[in-house]
Amino acid sequence: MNARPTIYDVAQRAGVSKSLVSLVLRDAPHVAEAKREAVKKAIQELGYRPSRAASALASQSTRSVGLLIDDFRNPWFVELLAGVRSVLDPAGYTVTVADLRLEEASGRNPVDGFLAQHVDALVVAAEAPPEMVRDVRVPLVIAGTRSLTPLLGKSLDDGAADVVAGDDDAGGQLAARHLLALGHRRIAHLSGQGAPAEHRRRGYVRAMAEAGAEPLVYGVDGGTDEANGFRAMRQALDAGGRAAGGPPTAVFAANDVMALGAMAALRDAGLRVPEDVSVLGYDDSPLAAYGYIRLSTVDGHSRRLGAEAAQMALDRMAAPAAPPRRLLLEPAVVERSSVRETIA
Amino acid sequence: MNARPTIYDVAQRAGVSKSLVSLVLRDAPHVAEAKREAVKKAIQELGYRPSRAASALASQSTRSVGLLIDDFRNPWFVELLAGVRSVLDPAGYTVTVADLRLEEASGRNPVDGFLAQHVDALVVAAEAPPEMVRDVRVPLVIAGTRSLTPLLGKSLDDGAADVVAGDDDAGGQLAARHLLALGHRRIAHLSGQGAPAEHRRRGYVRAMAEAGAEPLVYGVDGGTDEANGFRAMRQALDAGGRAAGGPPTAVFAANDVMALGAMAALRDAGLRVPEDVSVLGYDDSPLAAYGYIRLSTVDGHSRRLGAEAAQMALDRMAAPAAPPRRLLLEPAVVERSSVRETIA
DNA sequence: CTGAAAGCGCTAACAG
DNA sequence: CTGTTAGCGCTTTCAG
Repeated sequence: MNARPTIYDVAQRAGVSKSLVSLVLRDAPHVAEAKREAVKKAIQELGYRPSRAASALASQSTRSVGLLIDDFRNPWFVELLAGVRSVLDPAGYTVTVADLRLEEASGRNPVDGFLAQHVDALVVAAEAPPEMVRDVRVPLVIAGTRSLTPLLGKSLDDGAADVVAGDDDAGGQLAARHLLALGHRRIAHLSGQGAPAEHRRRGYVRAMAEAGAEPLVYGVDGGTDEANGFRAMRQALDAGGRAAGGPPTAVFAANDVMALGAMAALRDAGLRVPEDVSVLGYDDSPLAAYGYIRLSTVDGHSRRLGAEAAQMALDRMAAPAAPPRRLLLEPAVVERSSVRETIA
Repeated sequence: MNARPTIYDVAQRAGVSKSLVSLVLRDAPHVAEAKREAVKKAIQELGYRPSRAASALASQSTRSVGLLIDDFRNPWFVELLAGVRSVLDPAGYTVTVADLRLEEASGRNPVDGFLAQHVDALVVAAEAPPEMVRDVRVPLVIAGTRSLTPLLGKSLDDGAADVVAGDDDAGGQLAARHLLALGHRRIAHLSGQGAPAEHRRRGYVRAMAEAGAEPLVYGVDGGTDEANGFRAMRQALDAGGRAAGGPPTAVFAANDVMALGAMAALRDAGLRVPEDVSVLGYDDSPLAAYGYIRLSTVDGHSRRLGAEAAQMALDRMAAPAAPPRRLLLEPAVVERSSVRETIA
């Protein structure tokens, strides 16, 4: 017998019917102990593994949810995923992860992939093109970005998606105010493309304006990656050198990897962090916590974000018609060693 | 019509038979252009997506392979995955990834999960317990670690697994010789648990012995993480302070994150890299390439590793009875800024 | 509590 | 080239 064993094989070997095997698999309540044991033994001996394909087909449910993230290279997703699993695992759901960047690179549509796989719900934690998530016929929750919200409101027929996101506007303000409170006035902001960066930038600009300080934004048209962090920092330095005020005494970067790029540029310029220039990141990614880096940063609570998103998915599966929910998480600054008071 | 559309719906709408729809889906050669268009149009209008579950069940194949990695937090896997996909995507295969650490944490067996999902092949790039991969009845390739090899030889009935790994022994030797050639003699090695670290350690010890230098190994009983890199570096420093020779002039860490921990310890001790102490990592992970870090490291060619592993999987699916293959990749050192000649 | 029977959506021979 | 016919392995009524 070389082929994969089926319930039939198990049933036969255990001397029971096929349905009984099905029952002990989903450990149903009223099954005679003896038979249950016999079935388990047969499963063991045969190396039987139930076929998900068959069960999905028969039950019209896979008890799985798809999680779409932006980019495996940005460790931000790790905590998000941990949060998602912390609520989905106990509920008996499986989660499968796909990386938008990678899927697009190979010309595929990850949402189609998930749907073909019969996921019972979808959590999108990436900036997916709206048409990609339009018309999915399973519960959809958008995690971590607010940009899709308005677009979705119109296009989803059967109720808009649930949304949980970090309040990036508030985070940007928080960051600027934090630096301002420490006495900094020449605070540069390193930004980039994409909705989260945009919100953070807006928050920063508002807080600077309120304090009567001049907003100094660089790198807006680049990526939110290390290279652009480096470039934008160099620009800030060059601009500061020519300007009356001198170089910035503090820098707020749109995320941690940009901050890391900025730190490299500062070191190359012979400037010390935080003695000469304070650097504040965003995301509280694992990067920021390394002892060699010790980056002060704004925590968007990605783990909690994941957990809330998962809970929303669960709730919606239970009550598809409930009104859509929106939740904004309040960011907080995490002090490490890259920020200090201005010495002026 | 709220339910998910099926081929029947598509066929009806396009005015053709179900089998014709099936044919255009797998774009078969001899189909009338008009009908093909009609079918495509119907698919579009209905938002039809083929059911993987049904097709898996009917065809006994999913055209998917499972990739088991160690830990999403270690960015090592990113390039590995890119390599895997670079050969599997064009071949029309889908790859699904699972993280061993996470699965074990929630008490699941990822291999069972993959098998239940009907993957057509399995690539294991993690130190999975041998019993976990015993008795999988699909093509199996072990990527990146040699430790499972001897165990598997015995336990797999239908031919052992294919294996492709970095030659960690050679890498350890290479690292030590590289530092030796730069004039270093007091070269500490920061190690940890697990097979790769063990091989790297062995290579290091051999090269040191051959050069008549004393092996200085620390951290063997800890993890291969940043914290242990930090701790082991501290121990090396303390030992060097008491010893006749003084502290090491160079450090070789079992991987990049340990090296990063070491760099933190060195800075805390007031030592500069590379002026006072050279630091060499292993893996050439994305971490090492950051401008702020610029870690010299040993490249295990993870992308190529992934590509080779995927090719082996493909080959074995095509020829299940072919003799098992083993491939060892030769590591190379990547020079960045954390290593220099000794000044002695 | 247990067994029989009917499909879930699709593929894979075939015969038209 | 097209339509028919069986299942794939499992869940789920529904009678015993």
